[in-house]
Amino acid sequence: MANTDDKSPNAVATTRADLVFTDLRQRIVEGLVVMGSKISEPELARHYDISRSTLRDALSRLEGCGLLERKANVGYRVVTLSTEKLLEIFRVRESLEGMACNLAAKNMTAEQIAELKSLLTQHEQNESLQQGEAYYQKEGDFDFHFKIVFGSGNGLLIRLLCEELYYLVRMYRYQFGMASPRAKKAFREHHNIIQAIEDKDGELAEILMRRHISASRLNVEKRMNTL
Amino acid sequence: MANTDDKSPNAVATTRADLVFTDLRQRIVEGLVVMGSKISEPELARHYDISRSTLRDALSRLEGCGLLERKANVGYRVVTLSTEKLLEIFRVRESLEGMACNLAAKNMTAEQIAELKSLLTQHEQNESLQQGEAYYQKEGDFDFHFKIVFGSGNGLLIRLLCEELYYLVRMYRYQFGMASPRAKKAFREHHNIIQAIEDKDGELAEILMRRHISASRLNVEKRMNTL
DNA sequence: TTTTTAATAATTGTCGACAATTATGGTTGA
DNA sequence: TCAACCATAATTGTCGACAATTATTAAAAA
Repeated sequence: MANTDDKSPNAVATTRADLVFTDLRQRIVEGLVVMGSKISEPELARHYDISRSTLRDALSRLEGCGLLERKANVGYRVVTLSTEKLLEIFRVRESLEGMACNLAAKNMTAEQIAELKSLLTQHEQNESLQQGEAYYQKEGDFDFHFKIVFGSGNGLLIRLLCEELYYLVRMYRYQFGMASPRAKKAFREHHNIIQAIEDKDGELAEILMRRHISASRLNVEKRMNTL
Repeated sequence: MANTDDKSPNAVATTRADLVFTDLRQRIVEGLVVMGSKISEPELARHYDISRSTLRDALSRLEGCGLLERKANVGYRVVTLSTEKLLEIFRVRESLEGMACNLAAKNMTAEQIAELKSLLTQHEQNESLQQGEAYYQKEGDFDFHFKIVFGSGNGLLIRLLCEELYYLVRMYRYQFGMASPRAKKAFREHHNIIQAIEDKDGELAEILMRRHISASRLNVEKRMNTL
């Protein structure tokens, strides 16, 4: 029997609030709802043809994802991204995903590792086929990190990264471009990380992942300083 | 003018939902609302003499703190603590607070460091005065970690630790005892961490903090194995 | 007795309306 | 012209009621 009420990204929405939550989340991530803009509850409720109560249920959950901010008696507002906040996210990811890698090396099953490998080769093929199209690389990179976090087996870590930071990171990728000149390097780094996990060398896997994310952070910092 | 709508622990509640949120949070942390128990919305609404809408606003925020869990069409339930989950929290804290220490060594002002020091001596006095009373030591330990996280200056880190894990940790301390045979060791460790921060040695501060938290984790793991 | 099924009760999801607060725009005064 | 103030409009907070779903209980079948 399929689990219909889990919190995974492809969970089936059973309630109206769920549907709106999922749809609005995507629209915010993609920038269709402009960042920093105020949420008009009456207007949004009309747009989705639901009551304000139902909408507010969805909004409160979006606040939990870090996509909305709320001020008492004023209302919700879409979060405003900034380079500073992006660097904060990188720092946290460096720390948490490093640990995730360490745990993944200890806890991932052979099947999970095989999945991870096939994911990587699959993306390598996609990338070589259409080099300009950055989309696959982006999402592919994301899936890679996602699977490792899951492989850690630490439920809290999974929640923090995949339900709280996940969507913020995607929001940055959609709206801040992220032209990724590191594409080929990133592939090599991913490959080495998998190797360390397969060798059950948690310490090395952690170091490699931290460097991998740190490189992205330094990339952003460099670009920031040249502007 | 005082900021009345920040999310800090002693923020003033301006709305009914705020009041209920704050009160219920404390009651869950202290175990007055039994862990694992189901939340009856009609009953709780009557208890606080508010409508279900207002209560649900508070409940959704408590879910964000990790104190409640929700299942569609079934309702809210108080989170069930376990030794496994406690170990997960330790692992995450080890990672995040380690980083917080590293950043704190770079970013904390002289005043902040002075505050931290006075906090420690203050707790040393309390502890020597009343050795049996573990309460001060517990809360003192907590304040210490809290201040360092704030000193990191990383807003995301502050949110994750102080608004999402903060209350879960306190819940464990209230309900799992935590007799703390490490009291005196912990003081020395705190002292050394402050010294490293004062010396602006972020790398050492991180290592010391990781060891400090790791020792607590190992303590729990040891106790778990003897049962 | 045990299991299945059906009717009932209770709970959550959703709705629309009113009250309290905040934002807006115009008026008055300097 | 600009600032402060007030009246108005709009928005959020809160409420109670109904609909949809789940849990409970009783009856029926095996």
